[in-house]
Amino acid sequence: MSKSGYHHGDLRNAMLDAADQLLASQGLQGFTLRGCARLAGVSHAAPKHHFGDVRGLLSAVAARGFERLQATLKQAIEQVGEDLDAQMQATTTAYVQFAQDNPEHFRVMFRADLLRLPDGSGPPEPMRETFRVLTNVILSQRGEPLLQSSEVVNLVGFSLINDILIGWCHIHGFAHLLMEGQLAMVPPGELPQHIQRTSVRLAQAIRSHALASR
Amino acid sequence: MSKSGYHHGDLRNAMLDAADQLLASQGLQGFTLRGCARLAGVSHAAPKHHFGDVRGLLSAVAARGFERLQATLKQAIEQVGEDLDAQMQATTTAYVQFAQDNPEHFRVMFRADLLRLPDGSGPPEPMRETFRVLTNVILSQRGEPLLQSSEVVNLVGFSLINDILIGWCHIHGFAHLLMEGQLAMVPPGELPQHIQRTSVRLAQAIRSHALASR
DNA sequence: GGTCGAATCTTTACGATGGCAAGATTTAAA
DNA sequence: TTTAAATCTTGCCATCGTAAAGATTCGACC
Repeated sequence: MSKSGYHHGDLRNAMLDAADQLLASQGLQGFTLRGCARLAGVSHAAPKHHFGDVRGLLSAVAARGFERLQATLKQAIEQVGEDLDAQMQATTTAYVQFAQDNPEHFRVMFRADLLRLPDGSGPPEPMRETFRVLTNVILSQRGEPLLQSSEVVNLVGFSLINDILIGWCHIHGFAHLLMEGQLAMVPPGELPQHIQRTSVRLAQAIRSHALASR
Repeated sequence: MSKSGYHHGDLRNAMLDAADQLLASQGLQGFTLRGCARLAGVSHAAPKHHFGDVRGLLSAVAARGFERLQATLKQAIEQVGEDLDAQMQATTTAYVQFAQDNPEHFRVMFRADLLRLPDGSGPPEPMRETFRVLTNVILSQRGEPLLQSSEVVNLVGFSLINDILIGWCHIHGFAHLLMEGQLAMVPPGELPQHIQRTSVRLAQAIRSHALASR
């Protein structure tokens, strides 16, 4: 918000907003660095200083997406209380709902080729935090203490990773197949019921696994 | 195969081979209509008559991919015999293995934005056939008669669709998350064990579901 | 308040892409 | 043999991402 008009003042956020808008209206197809710059009202080379290249911009867009997904999940889980089946249902439903509400963001978030992941230091913070939320859903099912920090996700053992895999693969597989139009055989109206049903069955499998491995 | 050199003779297949080669060497990033044409030794506008545009070419590439995936799955399932747990393990393993062996093809196959799906008549045949193979794995688990033709996939009821979803979402979710680098927390060496373990647990969940709904 | 380096933005330019149109060449049916 | 259709080439255009160089403003320091 500078006076002159030469310096934008908050170009970084303006670009991210423009990117959101462009993704929503034109999709990933019509997404362009230059297009975002136009929407933000700056020249096409202006974003370079803030994002480097187009992958830098999309990485920031994805980070924003993970933050929103994370918040959505947290809220959905909080609302349902202690019931374990309901927790799993709420998580899957919220995840799929997020994908349906933000299809293009969802795609960007899981397109490794579009993102420039930080070197060495593992996945960026919003992604780790999202993963922590999902992990805690599984930990709840197993009756184990929850992770408070996303730093320690790697410390879990084989048995828990296996449960996490079962959970996340199911949740994400559902959302991804749906997004890419591969679930045409299920009547759209029945989707919520299927999500609920599969989630409960999965939750039960995870809980009985926890019991069996004690 | 023409004499003059002006007409290529089998440009369609030559383009598909070139596309495979380009995808393998440069990845989806470096994939270009013009690049494929160069590899095939024709001008950049030659493919238009055979594929229309770049999406037409990629659709054909994807169709080829589904045919190979389908063959891989059939072979893996045949080899393990009657054991139901082993069938599910083999299916998941083969699916993931295909994704790892042909990462770029796998990506193309599940990128709706890159493909030009035939209008109205539902998914193309190789995709339907792949889906039939996966469906039959589930039908085997439930002890029901297998589908012989891919035409009738849509006729199954809610309970079966639910089982298919559980199976496919897991299998595909695993492969997709792995491809996009989201499974960094599982040690690569442990991947096969996880696949086996999760597959068996899923198979058991599906079988007990079948029993319960009788 | 004034100076000067750093940050931010613009302009210009380059190579490459996908798609279109018009024309050249070959094939194959009549 | 004639001729329409199929196939391929050439040339063109708008657009894209990126880089380089110059213009403008900001902010720390004197």
